[in-house]
Amino acid sequence: MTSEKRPTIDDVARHAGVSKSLVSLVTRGAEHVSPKRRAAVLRAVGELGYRPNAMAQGLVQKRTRIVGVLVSDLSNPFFADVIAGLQAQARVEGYRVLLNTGDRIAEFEDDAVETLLQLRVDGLILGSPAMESALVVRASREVPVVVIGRPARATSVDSVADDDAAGALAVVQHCAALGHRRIAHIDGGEGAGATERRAGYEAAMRKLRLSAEINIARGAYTEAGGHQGARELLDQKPRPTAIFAANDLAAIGALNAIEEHGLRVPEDVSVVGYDNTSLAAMRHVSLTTVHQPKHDIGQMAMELLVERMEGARVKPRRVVLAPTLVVRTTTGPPPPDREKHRKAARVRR
Amino acid sequence: MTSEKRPTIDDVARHAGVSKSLVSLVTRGAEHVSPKRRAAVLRAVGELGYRPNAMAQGLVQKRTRIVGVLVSDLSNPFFADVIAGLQAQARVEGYRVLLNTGDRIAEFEDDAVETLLQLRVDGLILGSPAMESALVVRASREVPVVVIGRPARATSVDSVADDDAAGALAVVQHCAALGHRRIAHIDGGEGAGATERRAGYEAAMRKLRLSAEINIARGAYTEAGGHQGARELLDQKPRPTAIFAANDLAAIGALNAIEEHGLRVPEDVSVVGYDNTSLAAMRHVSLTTVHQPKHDIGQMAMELLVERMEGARVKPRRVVLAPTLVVRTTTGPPPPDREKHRKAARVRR
DNA sequence: TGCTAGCCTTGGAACGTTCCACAGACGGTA
DNA sequence: TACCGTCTGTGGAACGTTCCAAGGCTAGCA
Repeated sequence: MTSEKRPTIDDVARHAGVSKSLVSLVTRGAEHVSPKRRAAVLRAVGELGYRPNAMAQGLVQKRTRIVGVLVSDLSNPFFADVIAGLQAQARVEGYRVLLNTGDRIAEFEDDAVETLLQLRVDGLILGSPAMESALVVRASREVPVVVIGRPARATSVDSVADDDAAGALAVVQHCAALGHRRIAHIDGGEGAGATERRAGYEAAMRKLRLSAEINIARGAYTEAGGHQGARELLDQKPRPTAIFAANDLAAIGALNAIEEHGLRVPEDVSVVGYDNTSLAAMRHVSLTTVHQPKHDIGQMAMELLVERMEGARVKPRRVVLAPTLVVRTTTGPPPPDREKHRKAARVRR
Repeated sequence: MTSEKRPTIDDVARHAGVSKSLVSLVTRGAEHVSPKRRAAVLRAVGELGYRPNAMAQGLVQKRTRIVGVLVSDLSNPFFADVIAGLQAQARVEGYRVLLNTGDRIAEFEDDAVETLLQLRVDGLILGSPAMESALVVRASREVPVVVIGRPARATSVDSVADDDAAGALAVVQHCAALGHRRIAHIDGGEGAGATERRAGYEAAMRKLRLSAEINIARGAYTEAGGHQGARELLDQKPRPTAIFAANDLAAIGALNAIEEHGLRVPEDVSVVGYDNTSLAAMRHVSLTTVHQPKHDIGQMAMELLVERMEGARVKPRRVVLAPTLVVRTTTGPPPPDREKHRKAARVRR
């Protein structure tokens, strides 16, 4: 193992007998270089194992062709798909992607974004960030920013999200059509877009004249959050006959809680998730959920970002994608109504 | 929105009425700076929104305190846990982590590593890379490299992996103890460590005097890979009574294939995975699998890397962690033996 | 008063690129 | 011959930091 210093462009130039400017030209694939010298440079590059220093390049070019991507939760397969979409589009556009995560902890996310900004990425994509929106705005003063899955108030930020209100309405309508009335919601807590899904649920319930049945348990976009929310709901009397969780992960947590309670899905309780992740599609889960075009979301986010980075657009854009309900086997008609029993019980008290 | 250029250390110096050297000292938290000037600098930093340029820093310091991490597959929850471990340790040690993925495609992984190297990360962690091992070695000439989940031949590379042979043996023994003899394996194809798990399976079968029953279907570390491998196995006559998949994702694919075949788990076929990911733990999956200490693996990889990066160690280290079998509900006794029927069928032909 | 030893602070040289203006060679044209 | 344009190639100034050597100041001491 040779332990010399890493070769620089000067070493290559000397080795090939040309100026460093010419080496620079060749490595960047410029035309108007004589075949002879081009070959000499390329040979020197190979022999020395030269690799351009991206930091030095970035310093003088004032751009890196790197896009920083922050996702709130790597264990949510939702993001794996979004990232695949991002990456595919980045490759098309000639950008490189650098990922980072904050484990759903706002403070870590701040650090991650700070790291990316210090590296002078050309743009930033934030996937359902938990961080404060003031910080998002601050970041957007440095570089173009696209937020996924959470509406951006600021005019300096683009966003891509599905229509949470429409998704929630579809869920509630589906349950209502099956005969459910006590349709409860486990929300996403502080998570990105949780407010919108909760509001969508409430609006849908009102629309279907079920205002009196609005019932929200606090949860999180995690299995644990859904589990806890469901336990809270299942202890109620009468208990809800349908549970709409803020995302698939939470829905799975709810599924577990229901089973622990000795209840069956969907005979006793119906469950609906959100995102249509690979988890929901698993046969043994087979979760009714709301589909989002995850790959497209990633791709769209990257497209928006590129437009901004290359100055092709200044006006903010909010892309809203239409969600669709995917009915699987965790929803069904509610159990026979025990309304009377409940009333009787109440009187007895 | 102000559209001035980003402030540099010179701007801060001017604004605070000090030299840029002093600003540098303050931002890096040096001692021996008078409180008065420190305050002035800090105020200027805040007012201008100064953010040090990591590229310029890296250029002169010849180090970045950034660790590049490549994972082969973001949709495998295995890596989410490993990454969490990595990150936690990195925070302790004062390093930052930058993630990248190659979607299990060797060529994309090469690009990702190249990007990281051009950025001059201080070290590299490769999570189950699909790339050629010659390229891993080449990378290791530039910076310290730790490989996860795949044995590293080169002396310049550290590695962290579980003992695949021991894991495979535990699986085969478990199945055999339940009475299985036709224990088949769906391998991980070209994936990292697939060869070792396959070899481990074969060795275990031989050890249990089941050499004649060795039966390997080609798969991949994905749901699709497991699905396909299982279909191949289920079409055999007699079909295996137990299937050991190379990882949990593949096991889930197998589970689906079995169900599509109209067979029950574990009554007709037992299934075992590997990794004990969150997927396996889900109640509705409840997969018997081999546990790996994922968080510890990540942490250990980062520790090894830090040792190397800081020159505390030169000798290569191969850390091997002991896997443990987690028995859940996808394994059980084999169905009543139909050996005779099979023989009869054969004669009839 | 003069000297010394800290403490603070500073200017300028790196770091490895790209960019820019310019220079040399060559061929064609008047 | 003189001039021009085109094609290649070059030197040196950026880019924004840190590092290093050295300088100024203050206090303590003889």
